[in-house]
Amino acid sequence: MALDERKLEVLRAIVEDYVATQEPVGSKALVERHNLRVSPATVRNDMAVLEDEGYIRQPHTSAGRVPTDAGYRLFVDKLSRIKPLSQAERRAIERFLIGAVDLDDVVHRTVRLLAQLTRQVAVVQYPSLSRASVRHFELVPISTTRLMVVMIAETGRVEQRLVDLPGPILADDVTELRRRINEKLVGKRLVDTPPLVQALVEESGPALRPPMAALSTVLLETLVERTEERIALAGTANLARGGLLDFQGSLRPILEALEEEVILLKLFGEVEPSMTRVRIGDENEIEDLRGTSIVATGYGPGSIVVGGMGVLGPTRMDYPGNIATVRAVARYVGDMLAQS
Amino acid sequence: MALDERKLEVLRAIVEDYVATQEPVGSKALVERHNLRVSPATVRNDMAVLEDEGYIRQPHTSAGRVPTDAGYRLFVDKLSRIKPLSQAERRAIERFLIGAVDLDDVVHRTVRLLAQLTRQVAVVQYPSLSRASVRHFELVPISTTRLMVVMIAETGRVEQRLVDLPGPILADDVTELRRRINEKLVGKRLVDTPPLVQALVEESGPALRPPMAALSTVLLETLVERTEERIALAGTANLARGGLLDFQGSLRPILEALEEEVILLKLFGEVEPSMTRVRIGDENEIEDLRGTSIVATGYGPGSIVVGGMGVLGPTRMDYPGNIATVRAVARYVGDMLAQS
DNA sequence: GACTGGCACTCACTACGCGGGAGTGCCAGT
DNA sequence: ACTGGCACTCCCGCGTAGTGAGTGCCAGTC
Repeated sequence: MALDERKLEVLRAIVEDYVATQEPVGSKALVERHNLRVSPATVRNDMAVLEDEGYIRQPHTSAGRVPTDAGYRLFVDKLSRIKPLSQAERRAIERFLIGAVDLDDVVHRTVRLLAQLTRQVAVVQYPSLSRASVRHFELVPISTTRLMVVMIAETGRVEQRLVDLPGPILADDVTELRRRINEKLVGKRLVDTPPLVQALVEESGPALRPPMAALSTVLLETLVERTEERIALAGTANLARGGLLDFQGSLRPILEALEEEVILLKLFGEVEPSMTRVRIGDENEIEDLRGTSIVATGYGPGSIVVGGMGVLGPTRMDYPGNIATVRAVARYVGDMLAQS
Repeated sequence: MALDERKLEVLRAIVEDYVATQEPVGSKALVERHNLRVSPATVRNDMAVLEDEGYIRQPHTSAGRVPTDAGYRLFVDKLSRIKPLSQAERRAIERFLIGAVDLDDVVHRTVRLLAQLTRQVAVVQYPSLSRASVRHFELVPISTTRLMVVMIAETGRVEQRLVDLPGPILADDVTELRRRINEKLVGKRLVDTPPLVQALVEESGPALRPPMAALSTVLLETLVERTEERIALAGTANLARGGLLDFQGSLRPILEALEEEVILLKLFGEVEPSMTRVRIGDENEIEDLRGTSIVATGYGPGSIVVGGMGVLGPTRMDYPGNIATVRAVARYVGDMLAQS
């Protein structure tokens, strides 16, 4: 049976009320709070249909209705209009992010800001190395047989590694190595560098070859393959807010999942450009995170995506509000990255 | 009234049983499980005394006894012998920490290891910059008016900052600046550098003075004053283990406190050399963390302390075990730092 | 055919009462 | 100084009853 206009309206009302009150919502309360222009009995009939279609359910006979995951999904896809941020929120974002001194600080502030605005758990992925391009490489002699490689990415992220050389090296040779590496790699995306690094070794003369080989090993291993992705997390305390009503009692598995960076990367790192993705309850692949919903989006300078960010909370969350907030913050951070 | 030998023994038994079972312990169960060589009635008399003295209490009449904070304190100070680690645990520590690729990785692994071994929340402070000494400074020209300052500390920690110069600078001048800075600062503890940095500016000739001044501002501000201390955290899921029996219900304030780096630094950063400090329940200054206990110790290469680490959990925790574990891990990490 | 009013029914929630049992405090006895 | 015995307390689990919100359905109305 097709859902007519009013039934959708009823579903919207149920979701909104349930999200607000956290209590199953009955037909009488519905007609009172929203000006549906029909009687409770009619709403009950509509509810029966919605329940048949799987959008809502009753916790027990003779209780009000609660949205199912499918109900939330329909709500998010069709029924909710994006809530524009209030002026106060916009100002809060600006005030909070302005004055960040370095990349670490930006990420840190962003994640706390998100947690605070949405009152959910917030996650921000550090600008991904693999998707960023190289601004500069530096080689720093630590001793005659040891170099420190410092890589500066366009996003401002800096990575460094120590390299043990097979033998002593002259200062001039270091300069030459540095020149060659920069010539070849600057401006390239890290993900595209492996063949170039390979070429660098092959093009080197006999004198430079051994140190260049040592360097390339480290470059490939640690900077490219092991593109160690980092994650910042905040607002876990918000999980304990709902007085244990959400998450039927046990926070444990959720907290555990949140400590696995791999999981978080999967959830918040796999983002397509300028798309906000919403994962609701059972749609989630991670077993322990069914029962939670996730709003994630990519961010980066301009239209490039260098990382993901988002929030996680109970399926019973304010989707329109959270989506709007996550997007606004992502855009703002993207702008900051573009400027620097 | 002085507590005789047996009363102390009874207290010890109560603490041990309560920690193990999480249930108030009665006189009968006590004599059965521990071979006190007296009758339950005698134990009851002892218990009455212990209760008068404030070491144990009854949740309600006709329930068993539970240790008070004072009881735990006495237990920790006088009654518990340090539990030596099992061979398996020692091996676990080694296996877990070996193969860490850099400082970040060491800290990360350490905190997870601690959380896993103790089954509590674990906290590790990154080796503090201010207490570490400088191994090397590097200046990297990014453009003609921009330098990147990279500082490498003895502990392996690396910090970098961008500096905008008042005007264009020559490559030779950069070399000269680098030489002077390193000459003056290498080997010094960061905390001792401010006057030296000041001197560097004053000793500079007219050509080098402006860039050196810009550099010194950044050095002082970001590397010294703002000795941004970082913290790693793991095992928050363990808080939710006790089935909400610990922490009378609400994890919220605790999770909130744990997200405040300032608080964690206070708790785990203020450590004296080679001392393990135990804070029990109400002894804690942070309001929200009464009801939790903290075991913290310092660590660092040799006898130098460069940071703190420890665990936090319910007052009802295995103190001897946790103390032993924290110490062992701290010593192990200290050894690693000494070697590198 | 769509909506409404009315009514019987279901079932969570709360309060109340009532043993059962673990544990205590105290006292008299050894 | 320790022990056995005994009365007492009070939490806990359980069954019962009452209450009320909410439903499903049906007959009636526009």
